[in-house]
Amino acid sequence: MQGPSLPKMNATEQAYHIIRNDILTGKLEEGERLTETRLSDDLGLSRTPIREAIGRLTLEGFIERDKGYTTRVAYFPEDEAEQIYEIRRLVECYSVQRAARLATPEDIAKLRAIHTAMKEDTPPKDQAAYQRLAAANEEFHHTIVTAARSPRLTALMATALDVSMVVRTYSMFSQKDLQRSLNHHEEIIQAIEAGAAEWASSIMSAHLLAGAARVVENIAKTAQEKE
Amino acid sequence: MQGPSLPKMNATEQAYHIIRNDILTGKLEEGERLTETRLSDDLGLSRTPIREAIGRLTLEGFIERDKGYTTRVAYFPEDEAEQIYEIRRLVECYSVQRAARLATPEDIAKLRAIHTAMKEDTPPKDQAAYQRLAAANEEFHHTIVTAARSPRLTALMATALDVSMVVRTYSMFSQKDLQRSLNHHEEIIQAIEAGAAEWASSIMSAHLLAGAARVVENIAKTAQEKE
DNA sequence: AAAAGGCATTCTGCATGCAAAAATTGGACC
DNA sequence: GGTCCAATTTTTGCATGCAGAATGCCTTTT
Repeated sequence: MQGPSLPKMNATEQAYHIIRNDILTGKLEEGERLTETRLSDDLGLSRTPIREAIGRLTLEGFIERDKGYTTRVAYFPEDEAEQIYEIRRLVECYSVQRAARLATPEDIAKLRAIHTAMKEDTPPKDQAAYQRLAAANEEFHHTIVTAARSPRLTALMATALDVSMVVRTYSMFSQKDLQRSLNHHEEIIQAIEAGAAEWASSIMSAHLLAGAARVVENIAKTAQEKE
Repeated sequence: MQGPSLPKMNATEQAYHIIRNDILTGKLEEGERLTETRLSDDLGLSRTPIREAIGRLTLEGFIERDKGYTTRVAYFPEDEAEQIYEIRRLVECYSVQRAARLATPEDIAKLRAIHTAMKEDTPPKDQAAYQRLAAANEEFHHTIVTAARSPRLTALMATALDVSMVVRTYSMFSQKDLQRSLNHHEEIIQAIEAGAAEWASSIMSAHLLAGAARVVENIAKTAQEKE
């Protein structure tokens, strides 16, 4: 499931993505102890990039360190996804308000371009189209945060709120969901273009609440099937 | 100005704090190029801890990386402090709402303890008392975020929103400001204890807006004096 | 059987070496 | 004077070595 056409990645980034992915898919279990040695053996890399990846994942809250040499996969609360969506709603609604005031024509053009590409992939014909949609969606949201012109905000989203994997793991959005999502995006762009901060914020809020509801539902369904 | 009684810090943490401090005090100027070699010479450490410190500061937005080997001190927007306070308000108001619902008796006891200690240092007799107050204030806010029982939230605050240095650089709070701040803290604790989420959120909002106003004023004054 | 203590093993933090990539310099050419 | 290109130097990314700290095992004791 490691994407087929990764762009060139250096060892540290590889380590970061692989470990993160393994945590989110459960291949590395919650609370499991991690050692640099084992990981570097498993991934065929030296300890240095592993160290750096672990450092980053620790900052992001995926990995926890005890007092001594003990490093464990973090324990995630059951309502992890809801928590993240709530925080995203907080941050992204604020972002889109700023974006409505501060977005440049280039920002808006970029949003339009992403949106157009997403429309062309809907409904998704195959798995690849699905992947593209997910990536484009991430970029759409990221573009809005960037358009808010607050470096702190950007760092925030990049660091602690990237739910892509969580969502990707659980999500099977129906065609109806996708269409609604696209409509939201369309309306968000219009609101930004109009400089209507509150409008933009409201529709973003709805967008994320809808997304959260879908994800929570999917998680529940998945859990049920396991029994 | 490097605190006199640092607890034992490993090399990486030392590097992190020194570099960060040097950026925030302007000893390392905005846009200045940084190389691991020079920093490791300057700090008398090897490249490894420097590397790790730089990595973290990059994630936090204090340092920026261009395409190649070029690493620079980030350019900070003029309204940096306001931006941070706005984001803090977003995050901490949400945190304190959760805290009002989820705080344990231990959390509340800790808040009370910090609060008591702060009262005993007010008004601050000397520079050391001032430092203690600043540290205690940070801990107060951090405790609230922790009490929100959302690891993501905690990571967020730790990573991107630590304004202590910015504030410390510019702040000369008057006795009246300090007293008001303490009153806010007191009321926040009461609201949390009462489980009153909205109350807690409102007073926290006022608390941070007041703080922001003071800081902005101080920055303006400082800028004026420079002319 | 449980607890305590000492010993061997493992792990991390830091330093350093090396090759490849990037930046800089200097010179040729326009 | 400005621009392009190649040689040189610098810098990073990664691998590895080493000492000290932490962990876990195994024996001893109660």
